[in-house]
Amino acid sequence: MPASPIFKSIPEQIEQRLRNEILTGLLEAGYPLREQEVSERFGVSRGPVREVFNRLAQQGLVVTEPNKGVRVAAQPSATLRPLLVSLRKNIELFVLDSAFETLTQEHINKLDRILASILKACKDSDTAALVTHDLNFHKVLIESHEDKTISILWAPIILRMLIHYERFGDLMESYEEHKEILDAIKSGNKKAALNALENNIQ
Amino acid sequence: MPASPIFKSIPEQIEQRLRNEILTGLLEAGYPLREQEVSERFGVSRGPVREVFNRLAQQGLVVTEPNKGVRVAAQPSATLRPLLVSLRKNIELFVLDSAFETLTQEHINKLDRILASILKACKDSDTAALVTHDLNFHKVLIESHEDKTISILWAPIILRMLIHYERFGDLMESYEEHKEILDAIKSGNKKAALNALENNIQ
DNA sequence: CAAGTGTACATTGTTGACAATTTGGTACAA
DNA sequence: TTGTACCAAATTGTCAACAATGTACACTTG
Repeated sequence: MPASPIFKSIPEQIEQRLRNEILTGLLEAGYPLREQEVSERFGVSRGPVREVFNRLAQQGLVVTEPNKGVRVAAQPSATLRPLLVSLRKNIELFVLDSAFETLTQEHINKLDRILASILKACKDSDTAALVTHDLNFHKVLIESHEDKTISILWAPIILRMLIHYERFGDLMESYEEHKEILDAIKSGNKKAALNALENNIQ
Repeated sequence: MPASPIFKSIPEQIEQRLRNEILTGLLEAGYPLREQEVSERFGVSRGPVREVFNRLAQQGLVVTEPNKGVRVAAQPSATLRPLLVSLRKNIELFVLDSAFETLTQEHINKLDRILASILKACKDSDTAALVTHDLNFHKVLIESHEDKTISILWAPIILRMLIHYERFGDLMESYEEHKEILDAIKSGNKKAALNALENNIQ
C-alpha cells in the first residue's frame, strides 16, 4: 500500500503552509510572492516552490502574471459569491447523497476528531484554526466518494470562498452547524444530513 | 497592454497540444506520459514539461502517481456525468446571464469565426477539430465575464466532460445548437440565448 | 520641462546534472 | 516451491547555474 501518504512531499508541505496563510489572511491580497524568497524561507530550491505557485494559481489563491511572479488573490466579488455557493452546494450535496450509505466508522471517527478541533478553535476564537478544520471537515466528506477526482472540481470553489476567511457573529455557530451534520450522519438520517449540510454552506 | 497573449509561452503551447491529443482520444486512457519522452518530442527540457503535467493534472486530464509519473485519465463515470452537466449549466448560464449586455461586436466576431470552423468540422466529420472549436466557443463566452477567474472553476468541469470526446448521431446537430446560441445573442434575445445554451449542454 | 531612451537591477524562465525512489528480475535460503 | 534480500535499470524529484524578460530610474533630447 504505497498509496497511503504518511509522509508528504516537499511541495505538498509548502503548499499547505502557504494556503493556510492565504486563507487566514496572514498574507494579504496583492502581496507579491517571490520564488527565491519563499525557497529561502523553507530551505529548498526554487523548483518545488515554482510547482507550489502553479498549484495555488490553479486553485485561484494567487494570480500569475508572466515574468512578474504571483500575487495573493483577492476575495471573489460579491456578485460571484452566489455562484460559488450554488456550485458548492451542488457538489457537496451530490456527494453526500450518493456516498451516504458507504460512510464507514473510520470516516465518522475522522469527522469526530475534526469536530473536536472545530470546537476548540471556536472556544479559543482562533479563526485561523477554524478555517483549517472547517476545510478538512468538508474534505473528508468529498473524499468519501469513490470517484477521487471530484475534489479537483471542488477545491478551487471552496478555496475561493474561504480566501481571507472571516466569520461574522458567533464562531460557535460553525461548531453547531457541523455537529448537526455529523449527528445526522451518525443516526443514519440522510435527509437530515443533507439539510444540515445545505444549511452550513452559505 | 502586456496582458494580450499574442505569443504563448512554451508550456502553454505544449499544454494545448497534449490537451487536444487527450480530448480527441489520440492518447488513450491509461497511457503513461514520461517527462523525458515528451520533452524530447517538443525539443525542450523537462522543466516546462513538468509544469504542463501539473496543469493537466489539475484539469483532471491526467492522473498523477508520486514517483511514477502521470497517465492519461479515463472518462468520468456515468454516475458523475449528471453532476458535471449540472455544474456546467450553472456556470455558463450564470455567465451568459450576467454578461449578456456587455458582449461586444468583437465577441460576436470571434464566435462567428469559431462557428464557421465548427461548420467545417461537421461537414468533414472531423471530430478532433469539432471538440477544439466547441471548447473555444464556450471559452469565449466564459471569458466575456469581467471576472477572469471563473474559467479556473469552469475548465476542469468541461475538460472532464470532453475527455475522449465522442458525439453520437449527427455531428451537424452541434453546429445547429451553437448557431442557435449565436443567433439569439446577435438579436439581443437573452432568454432565447439562455435556452439555446442550456439545450446545448448535456 | 516633458517625452522618450538607455542601462543596471531584480525576477522569472529554462536547462542539464545529480539525488532519491520505484520496479522488475535474480540469486539464494527456508 | 516459496519467500526474502538485493541488485540494476528506468523514472521522477531536486538543485544550482545560466538565459530571457520586465522594472525603475537616471539621462539625454527636443
